[in-house]
Amino acid sequence: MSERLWYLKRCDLFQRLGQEQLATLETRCRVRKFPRGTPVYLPSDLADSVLLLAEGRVKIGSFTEEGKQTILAFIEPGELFGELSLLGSEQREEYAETVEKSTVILISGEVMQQLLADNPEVALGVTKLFGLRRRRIERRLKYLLFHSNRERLVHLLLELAEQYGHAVEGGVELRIKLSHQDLANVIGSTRETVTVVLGELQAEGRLKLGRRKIVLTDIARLADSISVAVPPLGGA
Amino acid sequence: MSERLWYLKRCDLFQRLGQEQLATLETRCRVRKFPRGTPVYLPSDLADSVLLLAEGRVKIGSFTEEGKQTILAFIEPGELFGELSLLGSEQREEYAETVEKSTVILISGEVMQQLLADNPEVALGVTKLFGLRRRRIERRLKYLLFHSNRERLVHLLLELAEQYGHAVEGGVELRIKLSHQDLANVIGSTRETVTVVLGELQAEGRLKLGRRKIVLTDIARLADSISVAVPPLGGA
DNA sequence: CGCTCATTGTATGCTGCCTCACAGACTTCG
DNA sequence: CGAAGTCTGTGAGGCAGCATACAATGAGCG
Repeated sequence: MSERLWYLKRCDLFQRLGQEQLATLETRCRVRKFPRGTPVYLPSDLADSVLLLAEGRVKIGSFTEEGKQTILAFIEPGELFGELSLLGSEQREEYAETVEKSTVILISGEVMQQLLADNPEVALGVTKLFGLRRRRIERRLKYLLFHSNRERLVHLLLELAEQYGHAVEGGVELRIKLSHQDLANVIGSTRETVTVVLGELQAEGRLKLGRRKIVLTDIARLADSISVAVPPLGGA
Repeated sequence: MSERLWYLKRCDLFQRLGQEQLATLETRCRVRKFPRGTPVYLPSDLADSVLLLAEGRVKIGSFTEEGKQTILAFIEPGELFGELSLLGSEQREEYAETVEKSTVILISGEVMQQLLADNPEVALGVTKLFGLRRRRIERRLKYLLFHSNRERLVHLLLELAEQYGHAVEGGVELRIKLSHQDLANVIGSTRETVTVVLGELQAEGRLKLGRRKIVLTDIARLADSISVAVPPLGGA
């Protein structure tokens, strides 16, 4: 049996599948490796498959006509992406690009549909996935609409801390390499503004900056600077 | 058999159910009527049910701490709402409020869960619903992030035209009563700004304003003012 | 190891949009 | 039918954040 199987097992969604089902699934999907910074799919691509990230990290986003980039989400190993193709649209609306060297599993639309039809539990899992992601994005929308750039940035940092924060001496380090431009693309701001605001926050002793690296030294003061409860520390 | 049944039939999601299933469902849900402008549920409410709008119109939204209102969506008859409660959260995150006198069907969480378990097709329908709404909101987010107030407003008007536009002499009338404040709450702007921009658009001959009423007199010029393809005219 | 490119830091106008303040017109409901 | 509340219109003032322009530093790669 192929070693690839562990990729599938790693995905929450497929936990409930039996050994033989997993094996069958495994024979029906392809594995591709991508170097850092390469597109997995583009907005013009045919949306005929669902993807599962085995290793690495992927970002989902889109470009406006004027070339501005919006980052909608980051995908971690074990997560499914490109799943809106299940709705039966022909074309992708966004692009997916590797942020690091990544391994991706391609599951064709038909195979996935079949899987859903045969396994109600998996179908339920997909529904929940959709729901969770929708809630996440609704929250983001609500927050972005009526807050200043500074508030949005701090909010984002706290979110990142939840997901990627690791306690180190002197604070919580964000274990995800993001440039100021990336941060700006998430909150809908500009690179310069992000640089300035981060500088201010550092001057205020709330965090420490490194190259593509941020350490939150005082989460409590960060949080109360936007009047929000301190989030629990996630990560390893 | 109760006349209420037609409410259920009207919902796409329940099309596939058999007569007896519909009848059973009907006995298990409650019907409530709300006058115009009353809350159906609030953010603090227990999220233990799903709702189906039979008649009227409902808006979904939320408030920021400072009292700013965000409108996330409008719900039309036959549409399901409050469906994120299916994810098993305890509390609502948003509020729902009637925009017009409305009739709402309450389906308790357990009943709905049972329904999904028994009818894979319905479950699939819910998945698609989630997916579609998520896509819609992702589009909105992308658009809002990097466009001016004027562009956002025009974009919104065009969207509304797709959904609520009716051809009348002299243009396309939006058959949904929205105040400038409402529009502002959708695009994340202020009432005054919306008033001014609408005034400009009227002066430019792109639309005509009435009290809580807008007629788009020149959709093509509206659309190209934000460089977008003209949407098809929906409605009756 | 040196070259090139990506990333970060800083300054300076400019302006879109928000805030605040007020007035007139229409609605709705007692 | 009159009064109170809602909706629309308009103006002044101020500031956050964008566009633009440049410089320096570290990273990655041949």
